[in-house]
Amino acid sequence: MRIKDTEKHEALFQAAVKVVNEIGFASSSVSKIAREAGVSPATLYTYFANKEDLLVSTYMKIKQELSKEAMKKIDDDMPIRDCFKQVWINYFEFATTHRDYSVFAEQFANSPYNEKVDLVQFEKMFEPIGRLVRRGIEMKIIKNVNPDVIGAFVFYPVLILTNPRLCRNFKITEEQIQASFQLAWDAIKL
Amino acid sequence: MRIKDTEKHEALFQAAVKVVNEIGFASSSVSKIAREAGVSPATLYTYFANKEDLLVSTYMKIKQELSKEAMKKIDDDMPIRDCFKQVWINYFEFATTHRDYSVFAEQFANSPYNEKVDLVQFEKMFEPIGRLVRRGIEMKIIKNVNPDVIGAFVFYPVLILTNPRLCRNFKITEEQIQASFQLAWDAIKL
Amino acid sequence: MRIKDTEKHEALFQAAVKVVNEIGFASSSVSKIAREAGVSPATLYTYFANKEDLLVSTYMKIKQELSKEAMKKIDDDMPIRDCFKQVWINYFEFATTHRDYSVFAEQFANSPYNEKVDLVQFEKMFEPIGRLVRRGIEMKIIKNVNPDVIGAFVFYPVLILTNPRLCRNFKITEEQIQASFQLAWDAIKL
Amino acid sequence: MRIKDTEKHEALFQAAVKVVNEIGFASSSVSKIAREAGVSPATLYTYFANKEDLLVSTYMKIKQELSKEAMKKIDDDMPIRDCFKQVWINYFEFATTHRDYSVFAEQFANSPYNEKVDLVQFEKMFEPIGRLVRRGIEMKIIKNVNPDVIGAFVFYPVLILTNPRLCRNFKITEEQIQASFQLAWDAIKL
DNA sequence: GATGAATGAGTGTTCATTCAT
DNA sequence: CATGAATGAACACTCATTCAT
Repeated sequence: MRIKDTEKHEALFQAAVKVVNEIGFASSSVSKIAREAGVSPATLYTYFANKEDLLVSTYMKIKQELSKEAMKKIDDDMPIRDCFKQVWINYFEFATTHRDYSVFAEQFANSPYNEKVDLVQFEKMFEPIGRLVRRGIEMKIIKNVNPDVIGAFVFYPVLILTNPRLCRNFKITEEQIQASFQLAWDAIKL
Repeated sequence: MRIKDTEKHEALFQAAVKVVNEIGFASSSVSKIAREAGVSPATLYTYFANKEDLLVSTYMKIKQELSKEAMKKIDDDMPIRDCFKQVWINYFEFATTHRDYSVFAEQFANSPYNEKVDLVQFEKMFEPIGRLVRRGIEMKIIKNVNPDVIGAFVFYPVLILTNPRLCRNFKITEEQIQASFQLAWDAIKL
Repeated sequence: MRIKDTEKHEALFQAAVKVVNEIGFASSSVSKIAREAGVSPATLYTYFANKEDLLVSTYMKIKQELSKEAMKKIDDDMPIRDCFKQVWINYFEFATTHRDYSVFAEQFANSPYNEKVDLVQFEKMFEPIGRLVRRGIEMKIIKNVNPDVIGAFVFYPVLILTNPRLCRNFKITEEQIQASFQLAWDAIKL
Repeated sequence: MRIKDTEKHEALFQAAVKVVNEIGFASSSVSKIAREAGVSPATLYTYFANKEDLLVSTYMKIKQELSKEAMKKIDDDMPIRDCFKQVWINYFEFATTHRDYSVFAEQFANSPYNEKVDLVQFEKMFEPIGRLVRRGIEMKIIKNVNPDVIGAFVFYPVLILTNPRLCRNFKITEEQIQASFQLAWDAIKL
């Protein structure tokens, strides 16, 4: 028997991202994604149970990668603010260098498929950031607000800033990134 | 010749919003929207050129309404901060009381249809807010950053906070709203 | 608007019967039936809710027609035996002249779709025959057995006799029909 | 070369019967049957030439078994009527204890695959019963009619009576069986 | 001998849109 | 002005079968 091809598995992930980026979530079909990956639509079904599985898996993979990247260069004995800044910069860079991932993730999150994600697994991925927030609150460095609020004012704006469709005038420069983080930090710092 | 029935026109808008809310952007079809509006699919085509026209028009109508609501209770001789707060609260309330509009708008904005909106008309709608931002900058009350950045840190977070799918733990109370605005204002104030 | 075409409705019934006869129940597909009827597969769905609806409706139509034919030339003051004979002959003739209907009905009845038929409606159609059986039992002319048993020994054999695939040597002649009815009658008469 | 695994061969027969019983002839697929048998679809093709071969072989196996069971406890010097009764009871019991075989056989017989059975082999299996019929006719104990007619009035009704889908009110009891055989015998006896 | 991967052709069904009325 | 009928094209998915290992 032929061995299951991890290259094809990966190719299908990439194809899903690419197709959704190019023609949008709503117009993306299993056959278009399969064609993009260079396999038959039927073959796709040996790697994924169905369309939902393909899309949810792709989303989880993106989030997984993001959550890993977000914690890069973080050291527990760095000051809280520096930790936040590093995470924010990591997030910003991830969103900039993987525009396609962000586009996919946003479209996915605003679709009914979003309800199919495993919340437990999801929250486990972002647990380190949650811990960081809680630490900041305990140390009276950041405001004592619901973590969802922190997310909304610190991380979500990154998605907006790095989205050229939404921020048509904003040009990404080192200076702008620094200035923008200042807003994020001012929002949450005590 | 009778004038085209504005009731049906309106019914189709409402139906589009409702259907997209209930089954998602991708599953929404012209015939389902027509059925929801109580008209034949063919009739829809006497009010809208095609599906794209229906969706884009609905989106613009929502944004139009939002931009009108956003400037409610604003007086030019109110202090800048109070203006911002009122706009922010207006926006928050609009997003809360019209969850269906927000859901539609988010799905629309994250779809390729978004590229079909008339940018000139769009920016004209939000011109008053732009003017407010510029005034705040000139008066050295808010930071001198790109208006897109202001939007990203002040207004977009509202979309997140009012979206129960994204903020599962955040419960909307008067207290929480006040606390959240504090973050928004701290982010941008000089 | 175009008016719903009863000819097409009828054509789809006939096409379903024909296709099932020619290639069998299992191989019959919606598109093949539509093609046979001379319409697009999509059009089929304006006349029937789905494949199941098409097949069940066709089956019910056949049974309806059969149940009507079965009671032809029956008069309440004919002797019981003559009534039975007439019904039996009617049934035999129906099965012979509408071989295609019988083939469809047999394949349908041996498929899982059979469970979708409305039993109430079904039993109403064959109520006159049930009444005849009960009358014969009351009058001590036929054996007092479960009506299902009467059906199994009187009417079901007709399906076998008229099926050339199952009765390869049996040739249908007036004489054979008379002789066969004798067996049916001997089975049930007291 | 190892001999082909007869266990797997047998498992595939059983799986075919089971799957057809559970989901119907039309929905039964080679891979589902293979999965049920615990082998790969590819393996199935080392035991059977193709789907048709699998189904036809399974059918023949069932008929083979039935024809063997039918002649159990038969002795050439038993009276004709007792022979018939024993065969009939055997058949009845086979159909009752192997409902799954009967369901498979009925669906198969009403499908186009039925035309693929080897008629010579088939008739050889049921030759003993044919001989019994001919003997009864010669001895002027049963009516001189086409053997197909005997089959239609004596044996096929068993399939009906033992099919709970067709005989919803008939409950199988020793008494009912005896009464039913009476009908069968009355039908054919001179 | 045994297997899961692979696929072209097909499944039932819905789509956006047009057409005749 | 309004409509349901009509459809080619597409949808997600499964099929029987073959192939490389």
